[in-house]
Amino acid sequence: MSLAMSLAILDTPAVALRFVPPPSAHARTPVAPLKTLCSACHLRELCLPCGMAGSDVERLDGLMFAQRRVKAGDTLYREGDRFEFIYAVRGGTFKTGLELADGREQVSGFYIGGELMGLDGVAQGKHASSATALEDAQICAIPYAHLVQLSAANAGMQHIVSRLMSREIVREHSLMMLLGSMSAEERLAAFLLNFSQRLKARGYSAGEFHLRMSRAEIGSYLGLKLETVSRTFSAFQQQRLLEVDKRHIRITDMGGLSRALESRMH
Amino acid sequence: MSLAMSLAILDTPAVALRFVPPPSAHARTPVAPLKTLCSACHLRELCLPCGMAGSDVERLDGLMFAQRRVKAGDTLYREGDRFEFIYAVRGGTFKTGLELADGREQVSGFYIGGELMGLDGVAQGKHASSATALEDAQICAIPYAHLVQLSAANAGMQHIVSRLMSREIVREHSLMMLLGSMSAEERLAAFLLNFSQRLKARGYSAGEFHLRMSRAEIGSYLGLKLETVSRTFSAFQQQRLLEVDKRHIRITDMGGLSRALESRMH
DNA sequence: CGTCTTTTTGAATACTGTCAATTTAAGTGG
DNA sequence: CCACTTAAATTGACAGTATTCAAAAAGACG
Repeated sequence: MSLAMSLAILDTPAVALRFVPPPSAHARTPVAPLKTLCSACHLRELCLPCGMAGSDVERLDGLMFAQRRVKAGDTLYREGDRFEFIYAVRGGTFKTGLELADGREQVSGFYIGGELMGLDGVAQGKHASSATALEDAQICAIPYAHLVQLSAANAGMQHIVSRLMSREIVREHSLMMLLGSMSAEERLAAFLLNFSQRLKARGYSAGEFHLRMSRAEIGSYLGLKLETVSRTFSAFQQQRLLEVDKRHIRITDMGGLSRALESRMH
Repeated sequence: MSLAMSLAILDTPAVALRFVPPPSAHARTPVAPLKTLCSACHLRELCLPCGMAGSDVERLDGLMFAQRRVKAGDTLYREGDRFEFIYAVRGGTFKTGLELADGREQVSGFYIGGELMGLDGVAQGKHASSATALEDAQICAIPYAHLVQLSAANAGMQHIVSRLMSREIVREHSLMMLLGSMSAEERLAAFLLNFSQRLKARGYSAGEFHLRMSRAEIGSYLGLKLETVSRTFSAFQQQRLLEVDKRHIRITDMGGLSRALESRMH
């Protein structure tokens, strides 16, 4: 595995919004309990990524993003649903994917606070995948039509949206390579390092975290069976790279884990 | 393999522009030998996909897309190059991908006439992959900045660009699934059926065609070794699904090939 | 005509998947 | 609170598939 490639994987978290502490109660307007002014939201500046200007944020207020709570196991949108919103995760964890006709599910991504879901719906006007909460979560629903309107009046805003989409392309690209040419150990290492980076970028610990998804879900995402995921966790533990207790992970040798990615230059 | 999924793969050619016979010589303006008026180009209506209005086409003329010939083996753009253009393939075949640090290459897509390349560059302002011609080819270079400008003034145009990008997301999505959960036979069947569909959509024969890429390139794309690709071709031939003569393919049992995709419901 | 590349095929190996059993944790209801 | 049920995770044994290594055949090209 080349360094360039591992960087591509590590530097390509799901579409990022930067970190996002949950909004405090006083940020809410009493009149519209499910809406929040973006300029009063803690996401401010951090929301819609990388250099959204103040004036843009003020424009966003006009949209009055609807906030919503989603309970663990609930589905935010389903494959085939009309595409109206993109969703910014404020807190909690989601998985996206689709149900295959034979009942199995194919997981296509995991999303944590500060990341954007739903951009795949732009193509067909309906969602190409479903999004399910892996724990109680909160989201902002951003009406895509408004975003389009906003973009028409503001080239900077359009750039932001375009970049978000292009980033999702790049993200899938990375995953593709991962699935195309990596061993089970490399896949799991890439997954853990990517997850670790994303948590770190949002102010959480990079070295110790709790996975909200099952072995089967990780396996589906990585193109492995759940038994293989479990075995690989055990193998990493024996190599003293991790301490694993069910879904609680402590990375004890970050460098070693990275090398597990590079080790495939044989 | 579910029907829904196979359809997703089949219905998701690389970003599509519909078919496009090569422009006749008289379409060229004598003053600018490397530029063509879009409204005079055979790509007209068919260019930028699915419902581009006449007025949009007229606007496009303002861009005066530069045409260019690319010789077999030449690289149109490289990973890391500044992102300025997206490229519409007018004729010929391209592969996209990147060179891994250890020298191996990772192929991420194949593009034929009427398809768009380069959208992955929007994210970072530089290309995330390289594009190489697999045979002599012609392309239109579309300045992305102009497209953005145009989009600002025209919501319809913006939609078109957004849809193109979202489609690329969906395309990668399909490939991802393919790499994540399919056997060698299923992968090659999916590849051939997808290719066949794309050729058909552009007016070529769906049942008989010439592959412009090597076994190694197909393998890289599908996450298989070249030997496995070769063996799988042979297997399909023995199953009387194909007639294979090196790169010349004749599909003798389209239904059977499709069933090879669905056969994984075990 | 000879060299180089691509493709095909064979044999042995390695890895992941499959099947099955066990352990652990988390609920559920008496 | 405990027995019972259910779901998740771990581990072992074995099978199946793709990879690796190697060699030969077939074109492509100068």
